[in-house]
Amino acid sequence: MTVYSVKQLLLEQIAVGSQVCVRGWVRTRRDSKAGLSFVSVSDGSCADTIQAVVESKLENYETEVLKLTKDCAVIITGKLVASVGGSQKVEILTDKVEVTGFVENPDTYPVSPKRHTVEYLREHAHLRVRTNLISSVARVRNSVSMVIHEYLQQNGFYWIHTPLITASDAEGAGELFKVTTLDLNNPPRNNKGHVNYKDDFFGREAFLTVSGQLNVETYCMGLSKVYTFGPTFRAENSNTTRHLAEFWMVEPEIAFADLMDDAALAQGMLKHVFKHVLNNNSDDMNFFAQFIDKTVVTRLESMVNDNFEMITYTDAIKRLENSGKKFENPLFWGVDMASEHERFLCEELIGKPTIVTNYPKDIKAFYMRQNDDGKTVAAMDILAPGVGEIIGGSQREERYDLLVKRMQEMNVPTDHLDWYLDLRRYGSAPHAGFGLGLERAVSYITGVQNVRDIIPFPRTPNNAAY
RNA sequence: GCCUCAAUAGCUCAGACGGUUAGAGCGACGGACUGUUAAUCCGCAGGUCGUAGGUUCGAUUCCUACUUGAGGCGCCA
Repeated sequence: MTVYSVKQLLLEQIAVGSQVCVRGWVRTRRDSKAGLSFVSVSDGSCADTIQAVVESKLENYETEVLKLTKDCAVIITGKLVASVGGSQKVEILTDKVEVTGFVENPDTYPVSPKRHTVEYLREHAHLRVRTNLISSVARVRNSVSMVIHEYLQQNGFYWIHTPLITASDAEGAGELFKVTTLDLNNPPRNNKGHVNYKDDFFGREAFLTVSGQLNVETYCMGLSKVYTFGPTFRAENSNTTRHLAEFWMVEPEIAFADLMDDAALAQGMLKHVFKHVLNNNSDDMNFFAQFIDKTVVTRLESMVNDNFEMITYTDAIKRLENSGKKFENPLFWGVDMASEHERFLCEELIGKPTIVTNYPKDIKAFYMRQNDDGKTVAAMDILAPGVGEIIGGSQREERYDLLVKRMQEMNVPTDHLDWYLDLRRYGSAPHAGFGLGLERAVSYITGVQNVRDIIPFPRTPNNAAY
């Protein structure tokens, strides 16, 4: 007996009349006193279920089939037939139903066949993938991840596995989680009474990485086109719909490239991702359009066909000032735009993803390339309507003297970053890159507004239960 | 970290100016009906009203603290 996925069966590539087997979890059961039950089974291979028609003559009909409730695990064997009624094209005329696991106490089973709030599902994170919403998110997240790899690989990029543990604590991207094997109740101390990290595992203070960028720049200066794709950690007490303590980030880095090359790569990659999801996850996207946000599909379609808006920081400030809109936060050249500014700019004034370039140097990181005006750096942020910043990138400062000077101005200690400076001493080349927040991108694509519902097991302040 | 809001049945919510037996929808369960598919109809069960104090003759309702959750802001991806 050949086992098929629900997706294979529904694609109509299996001949009607074939004996088939499908394994999955019951979504709904409907009984007919005409002597049969309809059992819809999902196996996660697609958004749809396959309907098994179970006749009362089966020996375990009374004892088991009539007791099936949502998420009982079953193995169904039978004949694939054209559907007599209803919306589906094919169904299984069942010969055998094997129940591998019933659901204890269906009344209190957390995932009942009704609509649940995302907040409630989040508190049952180990079971929430059995809902239409979270399983569709999981499939889209997978698609996005794989197509990012595909796009970069096809364009000659190498995937570089940068370390998750780092000693560089000065990347300027936020608070770090400390990694230690010391006994926190009784740490070794030096003669000043401070904790002596020389006795720690790495012989120095170590942290979980906040970005693979600095490391991947080294491989960029030899492999030309590289990227990181992995988890990243920020120990910030951030409580928003778009922050996680552990999240996934894609960070391409390209050599002999400037900010415009960087922006073009980012845009090309995002558009490719959007197109792929529209083509390959149409069922999932239709589900989001129906239950989450009516505009998700049309929004992505227009994104694929239309270029992003590009605007300099200076022009963005001017447009915001001239808009006549009153803002809570101060607005003048030199401020780090508040989210209300970014939102108004890309949602109201422009109405599509917006690439803002050339920010004032004082609000950006030390490694960004200084522009000739002496005031700005070659940075870019890509703002998505509804989500905000999904990409942050820049051309890197490749000139040794200017980089050292900038680090001194910004009080960035150089002692753990000699290796980074070496890149500017030995065959330095202009280069640029960006970081794409995977959860934010998937949030934008699906319309699911909280990144805690995009990652299977979200880590946020006070939450690592699963 | 700051600000705001919320917590009542398995879930989503309503409610009481403080006063006998706290309601609905969905889900679960039982039944009727039906090639059904968010089925429909009827019925039944299910609640220490988040926790701890306080005010009061009386608190689920008012007050305080705490806990948990959510949203906004900041940090950023």
